[in-house]
Amino acid sequence: MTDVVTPPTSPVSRERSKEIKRLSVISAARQVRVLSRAELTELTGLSPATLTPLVRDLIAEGYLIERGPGASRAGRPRAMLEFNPRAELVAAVSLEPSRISCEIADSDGAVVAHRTVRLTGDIVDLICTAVPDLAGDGLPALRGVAIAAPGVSSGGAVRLAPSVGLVEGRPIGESVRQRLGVPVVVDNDVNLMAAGEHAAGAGTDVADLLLLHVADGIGAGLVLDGQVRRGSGGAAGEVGFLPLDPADQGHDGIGPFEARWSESAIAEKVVSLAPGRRPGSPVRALVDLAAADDRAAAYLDEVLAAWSRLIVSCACVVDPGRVLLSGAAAELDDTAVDRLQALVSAAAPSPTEVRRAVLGDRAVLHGAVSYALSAAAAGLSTLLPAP
Amino acid sequence: MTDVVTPPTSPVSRERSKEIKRLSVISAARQVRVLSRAELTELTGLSPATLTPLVRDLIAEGYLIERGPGASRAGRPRAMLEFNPRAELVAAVSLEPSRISCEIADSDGAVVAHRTVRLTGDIVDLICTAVPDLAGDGLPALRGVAIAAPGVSSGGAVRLAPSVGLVEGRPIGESVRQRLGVPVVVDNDVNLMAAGEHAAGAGTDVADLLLLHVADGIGAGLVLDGQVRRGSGGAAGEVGFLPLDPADQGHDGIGPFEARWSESAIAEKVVSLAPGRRPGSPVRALVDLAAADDRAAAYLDEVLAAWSRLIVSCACVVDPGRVLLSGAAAELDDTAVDRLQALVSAAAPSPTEVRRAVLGDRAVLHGAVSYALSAAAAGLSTLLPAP
DNA sequence: GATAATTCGTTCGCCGTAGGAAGGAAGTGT
DNA sequence: ACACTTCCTTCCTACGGCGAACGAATTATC
Repeated sequence: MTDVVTPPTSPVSRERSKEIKRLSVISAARQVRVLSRAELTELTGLSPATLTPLVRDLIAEGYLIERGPGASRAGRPRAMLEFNPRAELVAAVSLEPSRISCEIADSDGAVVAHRTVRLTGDIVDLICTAVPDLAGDGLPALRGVAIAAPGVSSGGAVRLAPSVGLVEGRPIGESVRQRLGVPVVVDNDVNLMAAGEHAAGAGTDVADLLLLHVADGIGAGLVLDGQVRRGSGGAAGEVGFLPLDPADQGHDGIGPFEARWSESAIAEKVVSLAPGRRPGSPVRALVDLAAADDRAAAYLDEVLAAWSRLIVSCACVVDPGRVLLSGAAAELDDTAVDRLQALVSAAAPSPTEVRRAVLGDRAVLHGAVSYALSAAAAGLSTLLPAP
Repeated sequence: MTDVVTPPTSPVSRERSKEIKRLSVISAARQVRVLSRAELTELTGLSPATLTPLVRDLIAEGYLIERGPGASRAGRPRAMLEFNPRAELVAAVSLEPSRISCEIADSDGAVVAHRTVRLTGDIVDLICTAVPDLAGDGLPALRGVAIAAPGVSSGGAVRLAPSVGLVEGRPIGESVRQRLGVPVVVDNDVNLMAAGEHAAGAGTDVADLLLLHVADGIGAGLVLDGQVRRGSGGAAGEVGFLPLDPADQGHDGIGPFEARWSESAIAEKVVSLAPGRRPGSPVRALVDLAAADDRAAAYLDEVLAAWSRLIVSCACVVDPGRVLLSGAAAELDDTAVDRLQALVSAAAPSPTEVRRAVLGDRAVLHGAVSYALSAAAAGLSTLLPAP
């Protein structure tokens, strides 16, 4: 947010307020899906007289579709308007080690088109050709692009915030924004997952949540007051570095906690408990194993205890109220989650609910949708004077 | 924030936009203190024509005071306007075990009047008579009341968020608001300190910070993106409960970490190192002692190591970028702070600056001022459509 | 020292928008 | 069929933002 020259535009210029009204209506419609003009006056507070031309415009632009008359107890039936999710498209680009996957989704998070491209040449070029190509006719409806950089879960080169920042700072994000002309957000995938679960998953009913993603590393995405919080250096959620046990040691960009309790660390142990090929889902394998094997059960207890201390730590610092288990942690079965919950409740200073994330792979996509849609509205936040 | 019936007022009604402009100007003036109308056009983006009547109003209301002409290189000299801090007063009420202290401050945080009252009868009555009484003529300028409930630092009955919530929920805050007719914020004192340091202390230049307050308990106040974050249950910053060492055990509402590393725990140890009366400032005493006594030096090392792990834990979860030492932790001398900084830098996943808080006792007051002033502007946040 | 140049602030007036009021539209109840 | 209710639209007015012209107060220049 390098305040370049801060174009000193009036806080309440005409276009501004018009834009605000538009967004009020659109966001109300997006939530309610099918509604009448009368409901819009209630929801937005705008007068019917103001709404008439506004709605007309929105219908013309395809945001709203006029449907037949709705039910009415008495009087003229309300002419129903349906929100058209296809009116707003977003692109979600996921950077992976050797390829990028690119999806176009409507504002429901329904995938309209997707493609995977091998990583050759310039990333920016790749994105800037793939996205318009995929969007096709829908390109004018594109509202934003969200780029998920491999964060914690990669375990590879691009790992800590500073290096993600390298991608985030100007190079990719700003270049793509300039070439496509829409807002672009670059963030690590765990943050996007957290945003996704908040927008469309297991966190729609709360304003705060923490998504704990266990993979080769361990990372968390933090939503506070409805917004993803990245911290000052973008390193919020680097919970793999928590110093929860003096005995544990991290190394080479691997935090002390995740060195011992990440999916890969667990996988090794599972192999030693049940020799054979490294299982694809070591945590699930461990849960299964624990049913019959005492040593596995004991180790599972250890894992749960460790994870619970991690969760409690987060609860102490930010009190998210709800913790979502993602990645390998989502492989726990109900009883294991219950036990984890019990451990957390016993030690956390405030009620903290532990449950599994529900979106799985689609979390990043939904997060991207949510980012891109709110990025469109973000221009407005300039409106409020700084306290 | 019980959304009562959501008064469906238009997002961009005329009065609203007028109010926004007013606040834009006021907030610009508050920051710059002395400025001309020309500077206001630059800062707010409003046209000179719009400003003329607005400034006239503000002068009439006492927000701005016309001063003589300012310097000018060429052309007509700018007529300077000075922001009048007395135009906005706030009350800061601090609840203590057996009394309440009440201060009226202007928006600079300068105390205009103060009084301490023994806690007799109904708290709400007490506050609602003391505040108007203290404010006197200035009552119409009262913009808000901030009530600091003894949080972590009390070590007594009112300790965890739920119990503070008891005070916070309806009883006190809402009653006072209704009787005085101004916004009221109730929060624990550590949060207020964090807000104060952010607004007027060692954190004015950053958007994120964590204030670590060591007293009988250990608590933290968290500012992220310029706002105090309380978490879902108001228990954010309960870092005394961090499970950083399996050996430590909490009890009776005392967290495991603070049981061992709080000011009172340190005081005991200091007494055992240098028999005598319990020192008033045990940490300072320890620092002094460590200069000459090897055992004290070793123990100081332990304390610093423990605190550093606490700070690192916070850095992992929220990455505040800056940590302010408050309460007993602010008694460390420069070399001790430097060593703490080194320990933190070695283990934190992102750069984290450790320094002492600067406001001391006045932090709560400044926090109250900042709360009350932003509460006045808070009505505006309704303006933006939810994403 | 007069005149030009420059910068500030204000007044005027146009335009666009918000929203009140009234009226038409399209149903339900009696 | 008639009143009644509710919804939506059109007309109209009032008001606020801001462009433009103007007056004010100083410095630079000849």
